[in-house]
Amino acid sequence: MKKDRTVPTLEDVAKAAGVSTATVSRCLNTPDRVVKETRKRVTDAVEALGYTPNFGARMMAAKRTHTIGAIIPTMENAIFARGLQAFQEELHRRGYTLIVASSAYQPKLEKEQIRTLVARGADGILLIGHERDPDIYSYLETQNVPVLVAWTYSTEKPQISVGFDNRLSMRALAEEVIRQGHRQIGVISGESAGNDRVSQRLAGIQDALNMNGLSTDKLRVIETSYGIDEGAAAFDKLMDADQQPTAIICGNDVLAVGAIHRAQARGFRVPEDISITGFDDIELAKLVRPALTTVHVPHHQMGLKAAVTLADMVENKGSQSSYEIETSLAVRDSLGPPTQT
Amino acid sequence: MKKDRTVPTLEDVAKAAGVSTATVSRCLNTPDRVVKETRKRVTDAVEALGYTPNFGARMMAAKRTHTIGAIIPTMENAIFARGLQAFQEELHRRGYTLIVASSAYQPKLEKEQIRTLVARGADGILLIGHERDPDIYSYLETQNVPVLVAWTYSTEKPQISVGFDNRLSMRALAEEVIRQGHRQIGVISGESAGNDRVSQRLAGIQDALNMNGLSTDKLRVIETSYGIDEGAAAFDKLMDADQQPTAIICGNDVLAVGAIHRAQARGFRVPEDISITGFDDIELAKLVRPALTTVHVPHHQMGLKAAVTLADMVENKGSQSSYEIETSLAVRDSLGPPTQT
DNA sequence: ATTTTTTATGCAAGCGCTTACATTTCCAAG
DNA sequence: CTTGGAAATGTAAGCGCTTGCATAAAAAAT
Repeated sequence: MKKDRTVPTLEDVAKAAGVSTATVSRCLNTPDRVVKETRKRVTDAVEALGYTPNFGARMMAAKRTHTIGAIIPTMENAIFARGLQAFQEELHRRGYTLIVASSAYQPKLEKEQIRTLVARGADGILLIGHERDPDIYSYLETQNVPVLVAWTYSTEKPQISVGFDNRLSMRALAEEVIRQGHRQIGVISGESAGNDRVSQRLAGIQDALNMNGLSTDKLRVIETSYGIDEGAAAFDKLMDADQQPTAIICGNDVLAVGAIHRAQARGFRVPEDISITGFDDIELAKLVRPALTTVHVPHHQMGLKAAVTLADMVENKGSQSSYEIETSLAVRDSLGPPTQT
Repeated sequence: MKKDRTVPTLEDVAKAAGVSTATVSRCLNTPDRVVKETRKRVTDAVEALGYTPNFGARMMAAKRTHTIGAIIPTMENAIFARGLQAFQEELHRRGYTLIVASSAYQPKLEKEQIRTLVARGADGILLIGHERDPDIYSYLETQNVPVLVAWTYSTEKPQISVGFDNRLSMRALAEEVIRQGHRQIGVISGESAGNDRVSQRLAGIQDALNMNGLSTDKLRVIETSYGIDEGAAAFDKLMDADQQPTAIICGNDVLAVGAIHRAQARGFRVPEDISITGFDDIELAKLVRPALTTVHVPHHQMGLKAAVTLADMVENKGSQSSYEIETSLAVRDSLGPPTQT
């Protein structure tokens, strides 16, 4: 049963402090425009009544919310956690509140979430990856809400991005795999539909093949949703095919870990019998046995830079531009040369 | 440069559709109270203008936001991810939006976040653990915002909770450790200050000791913040002390994994030389070698139940009550009998 | 055809806050 | 003392939406 105890308003505070609502408002927002003694009376009243300004009213009157929205595909795995944490910390430092929503990799849900965030008055929005219904971008433009795209980097898209070049990063990894002598390569990828990061990574693998004069025909690609179990299942599919690969490149660490796990369960030695690589370098990568060879992404740095950039965009500080985060190869134990047979 | 293209309002839509604002509003909120033909005109206008209702205005006028806020200690590790995902999914199903904020284990920040969420009109709030400044609870009561406490269960506290009994769960684990023959037991715990879940778990270990007629004196406890590296560091402290333990009970899986990793790096065999246990049963637990013996917490179920309960609380559906989630022991490989010396 | 009932729509009053502008107060200088 | 101007405070007009009530239109009953 909701008690009908009424929530105190600005006016209540004003009355309690014996001043006008304008003064109270000023106390809260521009304290130096109010004489010290009055201020004290007001803050006391605020304290006594347990007053919290009503955000909706404030938003209406002031047109700024100091809120940034972020929509990530999932909270379930660690991929976004670290970067987002840094993002949020930096925003907080700058006086912004972060609202996070997850779209579960569903474009439709994402669209809905974006509208929700805008309606909630997000001053700016962080999105993962470029690829989505163009309507969304035009909508955001209509609404006058700046967008920053992260976890990917491209100067060709109209949106500003802070992230890394998925294609190049993956190409570097793939080249290393090839350099080690692998010719039969399997790929466990995320779903490429509507996900430019995934398709970029795929393209990167093909680039590496092409550059080494290898045909991309023998490349067996399994697309699956992200997850440990999915990685394991994809591993099975790959290994139960006619031509067993000697190396498997995975779209991310989570898939790779799943694959390694399954490989070991089935008695394969990694990397002697089968090499497996990941992407992201989440904490887990160092911890599995064998430690995962993967692409290291400086998530913290990315989150930080994204926060700075987006805040500046919101605050209209000159024109921001895209920023590329450099990845590096984390060469560990899960990749080795193929055993001759 | 922000273009001054103005964002369309309800009134613009009304004008475009040739109806009153009231009708537009009804179209959006109670479509069946508007005749089909009018509705079409309105929805078309909404579409054409790219209209999104202003949340602040709505909140002011309607006093309901269909928003639930959740404050978790951290997004950085997987402990809360799974449960929260389930929580959010169920809420979404019921037409609520979830706003997540993380407090980084800082009570002060948490307090601030709570105020922010309330100001933003959260209809209800999810908090982790009971222990916090009582002011917060009375504030929430003043504001008429229902709170649900999760990740812990207690019928003794005034707040409704959905979670598990940390003390009992940990006791069960500790008993198993003792049963295996361990007498020198080390503990790597989270920081117990202001964190009832941590202190409950600690108490659970002592209970187990007491019940088996063992003194709690020899129990060496290291408190540290959660993290892989922290777990590793704590392991060092424990093992470099005079009396080396034969088993280490960790406050959560993350700490345990860190400890295992360090143990192995230092040449200890787990569990032959040293047993290590965790708590939570995050995905990682199955994947490390040796697989972690830990307490399995059905996070998904907990998130789901929390969502249902909190939504009902918000909607005033009778009086909700606390709900206990049953944990179970996940006995795997990181715990074994001590080797005789 | 008229009256009653039902259904669809419009009118307008707020919701709690910010802020431009008006007013009062204070203090220094004349 | 005045007086002028700066500083502090007050007044009141919205911000965009929902909703109770009034009104109009349509349907049903007489």
